[in-house]
Amino acid sequence: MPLTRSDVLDATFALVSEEGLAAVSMRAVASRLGVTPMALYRHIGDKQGLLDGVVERLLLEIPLPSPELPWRDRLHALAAGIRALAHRHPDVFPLLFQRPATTPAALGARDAAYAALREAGVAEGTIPRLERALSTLVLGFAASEAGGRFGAEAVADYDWIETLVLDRLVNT
Amino acid sequence: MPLTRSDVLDATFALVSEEGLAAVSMRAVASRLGVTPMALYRHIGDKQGLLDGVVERLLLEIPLPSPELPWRDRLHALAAGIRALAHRHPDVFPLLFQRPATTPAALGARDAAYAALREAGVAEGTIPRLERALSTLVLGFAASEAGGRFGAEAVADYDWIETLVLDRLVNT
DNA sequence: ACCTGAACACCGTTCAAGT
DNA sequence: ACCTGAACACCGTTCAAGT
Repeated sequence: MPLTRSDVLDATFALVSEEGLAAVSMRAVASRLGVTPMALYRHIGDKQGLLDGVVERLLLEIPLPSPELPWRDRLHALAAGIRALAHRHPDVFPLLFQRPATTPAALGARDAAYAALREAGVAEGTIPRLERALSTLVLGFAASEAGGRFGAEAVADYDWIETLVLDRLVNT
Repeated sequence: MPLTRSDVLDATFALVSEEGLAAVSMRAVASRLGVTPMALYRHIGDKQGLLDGVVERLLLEIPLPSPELPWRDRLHALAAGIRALAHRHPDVFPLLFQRPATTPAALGARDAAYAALREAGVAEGTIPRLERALSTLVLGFAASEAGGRFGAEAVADYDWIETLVLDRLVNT
């Protein structure tokens, strides 16, 4: 049976997990699939297309919180899911800063945040701006934690600032 | 006269500015200096050492605010300087997430932030944690803005969240 | 439609050798 | 001490060809 885009991404993700982002090459992925490098181009475009596929898979790993939870717990759970993702894939995570946040795979987490903010009583016109601010906040912390910008014993205080922002949300 | 580490970094920085981070290779830098690739190793170690040097130069570009300004203006100026840096060097900026924040070159900005927080009345034992939280916040926003994670017409609301955090700082 | 083979223009790094 | 030259084991991508 012919190769599929999904096969290629499976192989890429396995390679990333085992040997890191630096080990991802068209040739290495192809060899894992028992195929010529050129066979990949039909399915994922070029190497940038391959990386886009990896980001897509990454975003789908973020667990969406149960809608029954209070809005504040849902936002906290989303943030925790993103930070856990960064710790599982520290070397791939920075890719999220260079790719648009509007890809189909990113919509799940974004819409969950929208719904929580709506329920928190945030004005409809403010929700998108606020979601952008919050997601940027979480991404920045997750990347710093996972990239080891600070030593293990000197982590940045994410919870402190999350509480601060969410408290302010309640009082407005 | 012999090549120096500084010469190598000058050439690398020029290359980054003209052709982007992807164009930086040992061979390209060497050719710019009219020298064999292997001549670089004595001065900057390996390629990672070259990138560390680039980060070092980047950090030195952050303007330190005048100590006469009120603490709040100093923090705002530092943040603005970092965001401007990200816009000047969007493709190099993400390197800051993967390198330790404690290199000598990073100390200037860090100490300026410490001094401002001290003047704001933050307890001495809380200053390092708070500085880590704030710098992570700024870095995350700067990277998102510069990387184009959002469209140009839909920027994340940095000023909103900065005001929020600094206001809270005053009331504690 | 889907894949291969050969080729082009690149990489980082080692190692021995030159001055 | 400082640099060169040749070599090794890699890259991404194009292009023509095979089935």
